[in-house]
Amino acid sequence: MSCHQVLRENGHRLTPQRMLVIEALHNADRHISAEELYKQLHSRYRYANISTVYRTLELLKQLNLVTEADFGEGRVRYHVAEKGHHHHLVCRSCGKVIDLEDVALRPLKDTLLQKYGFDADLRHLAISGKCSECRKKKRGA
Amino acid sequence: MSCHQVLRENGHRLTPQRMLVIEALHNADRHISAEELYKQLHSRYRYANISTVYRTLELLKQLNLVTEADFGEGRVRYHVAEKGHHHHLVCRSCGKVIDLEDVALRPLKDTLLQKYGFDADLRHLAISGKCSECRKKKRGA
DNA sequence: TTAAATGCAAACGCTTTGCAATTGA
DNA sequence: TCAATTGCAAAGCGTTTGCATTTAA
Repeated sequence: MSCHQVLRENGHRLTPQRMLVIEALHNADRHISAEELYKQLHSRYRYANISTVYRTLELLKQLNLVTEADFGEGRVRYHVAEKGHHHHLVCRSCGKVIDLEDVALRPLKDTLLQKYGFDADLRHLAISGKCSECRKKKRGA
Repeated sequence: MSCHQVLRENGHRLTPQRMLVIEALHNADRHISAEELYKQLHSRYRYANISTVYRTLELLKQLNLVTEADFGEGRVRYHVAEKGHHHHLVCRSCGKVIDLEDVALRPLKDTLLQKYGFDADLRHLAISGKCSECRKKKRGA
């Protein structure tokens, strides 16, 4: 089911601004920030406003059409929910983001449920640390 | 080695404000925010300033005396490094924070190192999800 | 004595909000 | 038509910064 349909079915209007935000979210090849969405929107429609971007994101979040991810940058990034879940390894030295397979977190999720009765939401988890290259550099230096 | 010693050895002054912040950090039974530290400091010394709290925290961070943790609240929380590492399960429904044993994350850390060459920093990791009680409630409702 | 540290106020970056004007259905 | 949505400007929040004053060593 498309974002457009979900909006309509929940009684929300399909405004040009919303359609542009949704399009930008779908075209993004990675998690995208509100500011980046706003820039894209603004380049296509001069009177675009960042408030509208935030309000649209809030709406899409409520409808479970987008999810948030926090990479510890002091801002949140957004991602189309239907694109599936991602896990990331963020290198503290060079900033590189490594995608992590879902299976790598499966054992953890199972452990938490069994031992703590806790249903962990590991969608868009970001783990910080140091990537192999930066570890090599450090050792060399 | 105490925080006071580390400060001295690195050529930093032991001001009353710093000592109060350090004391509050040590007395805190959980991760504490800058605002909370400021309130404690202010109650003991009226002219205390939140800039000083932030500057002290920045310094202690650089000296590896405190570590930061992000619970996704829009602010960062601080913790005395020597008190050891904590992992937390944060319930998205009731806000409860469950402490997680170190061993629960050991397999994940090993996997990330072996498969991705990534040295994950899992100190103060916060995993959001739903606790057992809230899961029960949801099922009942 | 003097560089380091503080207090204050102002600015910062990201996000939210009040309100009048606009617009999709 | 008219409630939902927007644009704008202003405010909110946590955090940082410039600068004159104070202070630990």
